[in-house]
Amino acid sequence: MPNPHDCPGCAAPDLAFAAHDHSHCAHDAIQRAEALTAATGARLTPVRRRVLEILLEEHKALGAYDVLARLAQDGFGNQPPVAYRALEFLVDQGLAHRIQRLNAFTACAHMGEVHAPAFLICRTCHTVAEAAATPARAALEVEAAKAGFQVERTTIEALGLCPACRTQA
Amino acid sequence: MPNPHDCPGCAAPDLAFAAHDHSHCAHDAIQRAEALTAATGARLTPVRRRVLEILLEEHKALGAYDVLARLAQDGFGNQPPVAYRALEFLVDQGLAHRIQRLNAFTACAHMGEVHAPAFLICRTCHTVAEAAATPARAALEVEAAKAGFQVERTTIEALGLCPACRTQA
DNA sequence: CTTATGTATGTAATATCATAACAGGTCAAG
DNA sequence: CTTGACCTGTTATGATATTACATACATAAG
Repeated sequence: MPNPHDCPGCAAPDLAFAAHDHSHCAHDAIQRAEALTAATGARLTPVRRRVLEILLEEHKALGAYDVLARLAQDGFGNQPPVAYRALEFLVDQGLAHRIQRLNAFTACAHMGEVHAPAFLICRTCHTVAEAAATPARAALEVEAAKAGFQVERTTIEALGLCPACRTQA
Repeated sequence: MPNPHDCPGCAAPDLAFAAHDHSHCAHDAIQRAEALTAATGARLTPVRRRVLEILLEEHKALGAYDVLARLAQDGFGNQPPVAYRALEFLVDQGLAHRIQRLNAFTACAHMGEVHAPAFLICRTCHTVAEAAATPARAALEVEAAKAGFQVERTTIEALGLCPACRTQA
């Protein structure tokens, strides 16, 4: 296995757009997920682990039914709740995120770090990257405060063109 | 009819949370919608106008099927495309917005002004207000630029408590 | 006036996304 | 070895959204 420092995907996981040894990147993420769940007592069961692996296969968002189809191939249940429950678990644990714009899910690129990410969604290749949302969220809270509104959760997503697709266009 | 300056809803339309003469607020919005569509040649047909009126009845987001039910009561078609098409038209014309988090739609509070709003969604009373998204969007674009990503559209939404519900809690 | 054209509306059918309710299984604590 | 918490599976249904096609209606060209 290559040294982590050789892998742009692991060194800067928000750069989903950069070419990188993705199998390494995914393997590493599973390891971190194992450690994190072990630490909190949460149970990364076979279905949940498999769902995370599926999400990790690409830096894209998958719909619940896409995940479900893959699960069924592997001999797990093939009814929607099976997928939705595993996805909900992963999201609750901070191991995955829901992309509102796509009604879809993607593996977290910063497992274990406290973060409220923004998502960069390429409209051409459908790659999804995480970006720091802190500045945007702070700006949003300033505006909200003007209206006396107390922010609890934010959805910050951008649709556009990733570097590669931008070059082609 | 009261003078516009008597109506907080019209004076500061993003303050959906403030008490205001809403019938005036809605009436005014329809007038602006008429003027704007007339100016661009777009046709504010009866269905479309009625959908806008329905959205304007409250500062809340309505699902397409809620809108559809109201339309059907008024003798319009009662199949989903009737509602979805009218809503799409209104969104395209900048007369309404889609709230991703709720899979629902709300009348625009700033018709005619170029704006990419952020939405403040109260999780208790479900009121939706528009806030300035420019600062948040700028912050998001800075982060996106670091990844070489070109932002085209943004979704910026906050879920939380409006002033009134906050006081009660 | 009539016809051609583009646009809007109506409807049927279907696709896609999501949850409620309940049954059975596993496993560790008492 | 039983209880209780949690996980998985299944049935059924609900909620959201689109495709495809038919019809109507306005307007402008002939």
